[in-house]
Amino acid sequence: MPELPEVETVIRVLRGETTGERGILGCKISRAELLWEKTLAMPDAASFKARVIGQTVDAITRRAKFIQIHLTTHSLVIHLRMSGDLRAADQETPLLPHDRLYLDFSGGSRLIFNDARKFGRVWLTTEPEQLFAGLGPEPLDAHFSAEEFHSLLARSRRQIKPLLMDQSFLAGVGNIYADEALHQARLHPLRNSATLTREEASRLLQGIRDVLQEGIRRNGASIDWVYKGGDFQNYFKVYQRTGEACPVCGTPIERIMVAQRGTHYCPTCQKPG
DNA sequence: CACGAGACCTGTTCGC
DNA sequence: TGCGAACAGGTCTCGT
Repeated sequence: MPELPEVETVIRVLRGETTGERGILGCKISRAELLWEKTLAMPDAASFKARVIGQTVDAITRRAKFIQIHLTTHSLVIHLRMSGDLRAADQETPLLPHDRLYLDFSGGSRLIFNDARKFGRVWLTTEPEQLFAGLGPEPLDAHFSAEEFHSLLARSRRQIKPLLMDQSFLAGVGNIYADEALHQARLHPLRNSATLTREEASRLLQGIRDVLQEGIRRNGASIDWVYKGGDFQNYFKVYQRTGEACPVCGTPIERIMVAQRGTHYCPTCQKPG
């Protein structure tokens, strides 16, 4: 499911910033249950329960596609990978298929991690920075400049699309937003990153920021049966629009495989080389 | 270093 | 209708 905008939407809901939901800030953990062992990356289940119970949720933040729930002494770090989701419910509500882990709070609410494909992982740690150590810059960070982006692009000679999705190069961009950003910037997904001019690099950073911000504004994208709530999927210009007319020039959108990921682009707007 | 393939998993959709 | 193949928002590891 989730790239930066979807993860950002999840944390805003958990903070109670969206309509209706109360959020889990200030809640104290009274119980923890692990339903699928491999979900917990560290520590082991027994230590996890012993340490997490009694702690209070102080803050919820995002770094790249990681969710960090700041507790009294530890951080609960969650990566949703392909199909993970986090939701709050009350303890009376029956669990759903694919629920993998939950935490109960003394007020009667419950935080649940659901993940059909079992790729998602949860860590309980006092050193979350270790998990974030290799991550590249946040694209929405105002201090991250087009000049810096250009020089980073020039330092590599990789195909631009897989480079954008490389979390050590840039944090938070995945398959959907890479395709959408490249289309907005009118750049072919296979362009060698080192060949981008200053002006192209600047256009690309602007494209990335625009599509991420629109994604956040629309509460993320909801495709298939996984994850609901967002509606950015209704505004995709190329992603999963193979054969449909490019909204800019009318040329049918094409689909190719790049680094084993489906890649959608307009052959007229996004010329190679 | 850059790239491709395979692994990790389950569910849906598409073609015959 | 049934059944297998292809495909899915991510990341890691290994081989060339």
